[in-house]
Amino acid sequence: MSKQERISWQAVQNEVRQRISQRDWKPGDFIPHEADLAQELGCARATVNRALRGLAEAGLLERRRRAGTRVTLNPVRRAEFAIPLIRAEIESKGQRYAHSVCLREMRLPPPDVQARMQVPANVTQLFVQTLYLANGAPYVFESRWINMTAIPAVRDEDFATFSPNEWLVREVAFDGGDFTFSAITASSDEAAMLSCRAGEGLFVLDRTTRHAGQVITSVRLVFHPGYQMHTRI
Amino acid sequence: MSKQERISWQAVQNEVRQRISQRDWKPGDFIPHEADLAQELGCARATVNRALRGLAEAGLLERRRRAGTRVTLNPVRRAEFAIPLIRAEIESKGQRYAHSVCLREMRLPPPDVQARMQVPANVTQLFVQTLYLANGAPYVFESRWINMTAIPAVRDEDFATFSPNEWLVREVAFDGGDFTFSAITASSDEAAMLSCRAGEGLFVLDRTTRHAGQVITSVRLVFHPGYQMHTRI
DNA sequence: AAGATGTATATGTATGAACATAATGACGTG
DNA sequence: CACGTCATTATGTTCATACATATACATCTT
Repeated sequence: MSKQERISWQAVQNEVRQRISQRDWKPGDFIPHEADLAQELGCARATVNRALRGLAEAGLLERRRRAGTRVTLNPVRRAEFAIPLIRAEIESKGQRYAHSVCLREMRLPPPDVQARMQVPANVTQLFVQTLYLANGAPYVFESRWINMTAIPAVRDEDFATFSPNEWLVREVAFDGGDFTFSAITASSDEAAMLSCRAGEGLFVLDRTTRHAGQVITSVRLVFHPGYQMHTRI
Repeated sequence: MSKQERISWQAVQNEVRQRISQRDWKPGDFIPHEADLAQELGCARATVNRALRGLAEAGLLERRRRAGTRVTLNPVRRAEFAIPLIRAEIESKGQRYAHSVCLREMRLPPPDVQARMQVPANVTQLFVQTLYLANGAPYVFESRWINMTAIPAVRDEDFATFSPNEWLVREVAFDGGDFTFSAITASSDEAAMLSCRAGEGLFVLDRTTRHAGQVITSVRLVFHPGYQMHTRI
């Protein structure tokens, strides 16, 4: 008697991945029930469940009670990317980090920002513009609105040691956000800030951050020319 | 005796989320062991494990054997975005989809593409340029290299009914890819294709798709001015 | 003091059993 | 035929138990 090999849920996942990849099970097909698979592969149903649940989370399978499990017809590929601190992003490239606050004042937000932040129309909010530098060269220019009602402690902060980005991450918990990626054509102001020519294409990230139902901050990051955001699946 | 309430793993997750959110457990803190939590909350350790595993996957907790579980110090926020078919993306906005193949020929890839695709230097590959239209207006311009060695069947395909994007998704399985997002300044060629002015900032997605260790295709998508990519967490 | 070895411990995984839940499909009623 | 009812069934969850595995920490060796 050879020693009984224990089947791990990862092994089950690989087996299922292979069968899908080799088109044994084609997109749209129902695959065998958990109980059948468990018996075939020689493991408990819970193990099969663990494996299939993971594949469903990854979007490769679709599962419905009573109906069964089928291979996703048009797998919507999902990519995931990390949103690091700007400091961490710069330092991870081995470059020297610095930031300087260009502007910090109370100001009435324009209507689009009011809407995004869900704040009343006649209340001023904190507006901060910051330039982040890598090895002394402009890296990204940040224009940020901060909800003073939600974060009163920010009133006494000058962001000299900690940038707005870093300060908020450290001080304020958040649980959700919207992200919009786009490209803009550099205006002369933006070109001046980033030391590039007006008219260059620049990568832009707009982000709105929430906590407990409130909008904490709304920020636009305009990156230096040639900036790339990378991810893989 | 009141009926015993069963504790679900979601309930455990919510409890833990709250304690983190309310800073009962601060970033960097160790949280109680699974066994202790299970006893405190009145459920099995497996249930706590299920809950904490999920939070660790979400990046909120860090777990290490023997060491224990701690609240992530600088939670790297991860956003996930879907990568739909171009047809689906256009039609989901209620617009009319169309595409037209501008160029289709065998060609020797430039060195950077050779490197990305991991193909020999002296072998020609299929090069296809396609314009995708929404309600008749240019939506995105695609320049694609297809690995003929990996996908010989593509030799007889003219991409009239199915665009390269759609054809490949339908015909070829894939299991990985690299994504690079950036912004470019429109050249006069690109401006002509997308009916915009030269010099406008354009959003660009470069993607390389793999299957079974081989690179299937490498593609650059140049989007129309004003295009936005959205996601939320 | 530096390095090798051993042990305790927290998380990770596997299992069988039981029950929960959703949803399909069959059946019966108006 | 339209519609509500109900049994069936596949996935979803909980539990107790057992064992696996990584690793922090103590202890022993040189």
